[in-house]
Amino acid sequence: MPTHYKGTGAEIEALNAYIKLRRASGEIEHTLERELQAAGLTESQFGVLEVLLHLGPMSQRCISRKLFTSGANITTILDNLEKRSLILRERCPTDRRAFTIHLTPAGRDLIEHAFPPHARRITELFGVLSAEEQRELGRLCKLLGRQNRDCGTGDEGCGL
Amino acid sequence: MPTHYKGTGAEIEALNAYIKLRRASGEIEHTLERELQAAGLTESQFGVLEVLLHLGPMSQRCISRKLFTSGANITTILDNLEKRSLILRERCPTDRRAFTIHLTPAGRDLIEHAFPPHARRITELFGVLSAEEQRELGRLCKLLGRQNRDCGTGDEGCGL
DNA sequence: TATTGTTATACTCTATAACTATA
DNA sequence: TATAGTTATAGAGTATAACAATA
Repeated sequence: MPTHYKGTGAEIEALNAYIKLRRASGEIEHTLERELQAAGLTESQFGVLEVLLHLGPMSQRCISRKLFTSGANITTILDNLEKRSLILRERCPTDRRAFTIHLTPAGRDLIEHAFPPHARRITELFGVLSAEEQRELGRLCKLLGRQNRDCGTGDEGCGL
Repeated sequence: MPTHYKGTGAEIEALNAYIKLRRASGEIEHTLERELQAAGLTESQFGVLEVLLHLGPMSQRCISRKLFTSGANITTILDNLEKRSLILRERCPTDRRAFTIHLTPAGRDLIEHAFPPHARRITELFGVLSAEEQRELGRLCKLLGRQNRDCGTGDEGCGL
């Protein structure tokens, strides 16, 4: 559905692209989130476990940078995961302000079983695009991201 | 940052495209959300007001279809908007189960002032892509959306 | 002084299901 | 019976700011 807004030509073009980007992203997210419910995980929780699985134990500060969210919010998410014994906090010996966050065996088991079907599902959904189209989509999205906004170290992002 | 997951070639390609799509969408959303705070609106609230502005008064059921969310959740969002006298519920004369949701003058004033800078900001952000690239991005995103999932009437989506 | 992480507060949104009133 | 919308419940996430402990 094209925009109903009457703006300049450039605005119409940009709004149409924006709507389609948001909708595609939202629909895929929604589909995947529904499927993660089977593992009893929200997307944020999945993100934390996945980072720990693929990048190894790390501090909360580091996780919050990877997931682009605040320290206070990571505390909440980690609290929820810790209640279920999926992660544990270990005092960092070299910096006693920090914790190193680890997967527990149960947490590792959960994410190791949850990740592969998730990856296969993404592959299936993106299968409507050719490999070439997927690369082009990635290139265009990359151009859109992080432009002239509060940039980090460049090392952010999930462990995928 | 490319994926750290070791899967098939097709999986790597799809995951990389997926990460970039999600990140671009998330960053743009986050940027716009921060800017909407100036108007005291969340994105959901903006979405409702924007639909009402561009498509006119409609039932809650209709709004929920446009915004891809449940009736119960729209009740919550409308409650919050109604508290601030930005919308009003009017009993539908022909179907007494339904309400027609209207913008109040204050709501119309708010969204009429909030929308143009929002549209300009989107145009600015998408300005890193040429018009041709924006169209291609839109085409690829459209292919990704709504594939073999619970489809609606085809009339869904925001009023943009 | 700056940083890591927690706590407190308050709100928005989501999902689900049971419910009322109307069609 | 089905639909429009509300209410109830419960939980997750967010933002922000103040705070403690450590660097």
